[in-house]
Amino acid sequence: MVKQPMPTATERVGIRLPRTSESENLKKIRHTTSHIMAMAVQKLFPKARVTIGPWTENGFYYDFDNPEPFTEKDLKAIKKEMIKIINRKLPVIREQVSREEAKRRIEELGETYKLEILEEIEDPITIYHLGEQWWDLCAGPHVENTGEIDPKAFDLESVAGAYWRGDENNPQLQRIYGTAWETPEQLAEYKRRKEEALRRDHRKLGKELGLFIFSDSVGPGLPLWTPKGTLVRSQLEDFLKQEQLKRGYLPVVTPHIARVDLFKISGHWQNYQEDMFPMMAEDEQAAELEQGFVLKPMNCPFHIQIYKSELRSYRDLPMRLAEFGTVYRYEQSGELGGLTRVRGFTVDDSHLFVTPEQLEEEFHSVVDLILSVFKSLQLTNFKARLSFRDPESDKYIGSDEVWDKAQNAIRHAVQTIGMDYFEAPGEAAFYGPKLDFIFEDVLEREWQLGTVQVDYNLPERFDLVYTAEDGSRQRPVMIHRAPFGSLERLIGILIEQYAGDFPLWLAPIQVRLLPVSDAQLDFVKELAAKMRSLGIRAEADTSRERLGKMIRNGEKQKIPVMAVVGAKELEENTLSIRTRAGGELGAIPVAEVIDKLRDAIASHSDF
RNA sequence: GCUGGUGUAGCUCAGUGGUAGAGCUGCUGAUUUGUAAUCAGCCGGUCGCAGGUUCAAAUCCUGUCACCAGCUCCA
Repeated sequence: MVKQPMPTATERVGIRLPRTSESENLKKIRHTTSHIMAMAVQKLFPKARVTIGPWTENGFYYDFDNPEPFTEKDLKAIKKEMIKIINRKLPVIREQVSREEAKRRIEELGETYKLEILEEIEDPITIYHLGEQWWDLCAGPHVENTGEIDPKAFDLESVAGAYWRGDENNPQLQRIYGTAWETPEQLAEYKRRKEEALRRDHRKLGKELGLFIFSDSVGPGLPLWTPKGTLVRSQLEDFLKQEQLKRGYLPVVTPHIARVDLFKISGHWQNYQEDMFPMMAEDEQAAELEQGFVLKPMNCPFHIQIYKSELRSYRDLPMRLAEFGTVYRYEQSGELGGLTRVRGFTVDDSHLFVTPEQLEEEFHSVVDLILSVFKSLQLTNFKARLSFRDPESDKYIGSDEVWDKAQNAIRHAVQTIGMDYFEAPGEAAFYGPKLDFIFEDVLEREWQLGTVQVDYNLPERFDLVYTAEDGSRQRPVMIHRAPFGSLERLIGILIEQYAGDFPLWLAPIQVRLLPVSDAQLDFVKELAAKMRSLGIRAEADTSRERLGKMIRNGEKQKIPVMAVVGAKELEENTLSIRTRAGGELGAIPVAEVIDKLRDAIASHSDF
């Protein structure tokens, strides 16, 4: 009998859960529920001032200014009060008012935040009443009666601080997150999915599969890679290195620290210092003169030094210097998390020095490489973002003219390629605009992986030149690019994407050999050694447990292929194969198994 | 960094003021096993850390560190 493998999270189908933006009905429900919550909060906490309370894709939130922060205990009381409001079946009445009238009424309530909002919104100005005692400035839409909200289909989820208008210089408000659905069944399904997401969280799977650890003694945001995790890492590195060699990249290696001066020239010291670990100085004098060393937050200045070490001709360009460079960034403590946000990470970095004429073609070939790498990793759920500078901000180096040139070059290139993208002002690096590839984790948080950046500024600051055909000295353009972005973040995303089921070529252990009894123990040990010598990551299960237990352990470790050896297989020189993807495949001759494994690994396909 | 929450054995967790527990893992022994857990014994914890309250603290208070969710910030 062939057993079916367990369906993965994405395959299992439950009730369809629409996102808010797809459903007018959910928009109304969530909008109204957030208002019911605001009304309840102001009943229980009369000093609370209201601000904004929009829907999110899975629910809603409302921000309040309250003298005391809310705790999770308060949520219970608030929820209870909300149910009362629902049961009172209050009519939700829309009223259109003049700007002056709205202002008068808001001032009467002392809702200073609402006053600020009023100044920004456009006519017509509408107010929504919940019954006769409570109203809020709001554009709607809403359900017609609070009784339409199912008291068993909503829940309050968490409280958090959130800055007014998203600016950390503003006062911090108290945000309450909630979710609301059409039916209790939808709510239950939503909660079930959240739990399931937790099961494929890379932090949980990373621990269970023994891929990486954190140690309090080493420090926060500094992952330690175990042997299994390191195997995955090296596969990814080797894969990309091969791809890059094919495309004319030149490998380099640079140190982890450098003089502060280097980063003064690049502008990091002036523009990026708060993201850098503090300088280390040999003595007090060095400290005073700012002549110490710093851990590198980026690799570009180092690669630039290599470029500058010789006179370069136009014949040398494009010059593509590539390194898996480990960088250190002092992220704020509250921003760290798992592998997706760490303080030390390895960038699959490369800096391409090109002539202005080569820029477009080189940009295309970089995007081409990135897309082909994503395809190999079965990563399809990404968005392309053009990260431009915020013209209002002064955190960038270089002239307006140079920025326009770089941003237009990226936009033009992306349009020529014909890929979908969106533009995001304010997301650029301090030295240049970027094309970023954005992915989601299991909790629907967005993370940037791959990136391509066009840079006219650093060549200027470091006075980079090449000799042109006519003998004149010309300025090259730099492309910074990293298809993975960082290995840490990539692996975090991959673990969740695969739910821990790495494809065969990436799996830390590809095959485990299981002896049915001690009589096969020596054989499996020898065969595992032989497989390893042929480039297959194989190991023998020497636990001397029963077969059922060995299978269970192998399944829990998500090993792609298990090969059972009993008296019969030993006799016939076969292996009984069981794969995670296909279940039991029956007895296959040893030589055939080895050939198929090697083929599958080489071609990045399943066994 | 800010707001809220959580820290008990390697892992998952129970224990709310009165002698620190369970299962798994690990080790030892028995069993020689045929596709998701064989049985028994043993080892293992200054209850994150530091102060304080108390006759007595895992439990209450203060500080601190780490982790989790969110905000801000970023690969």
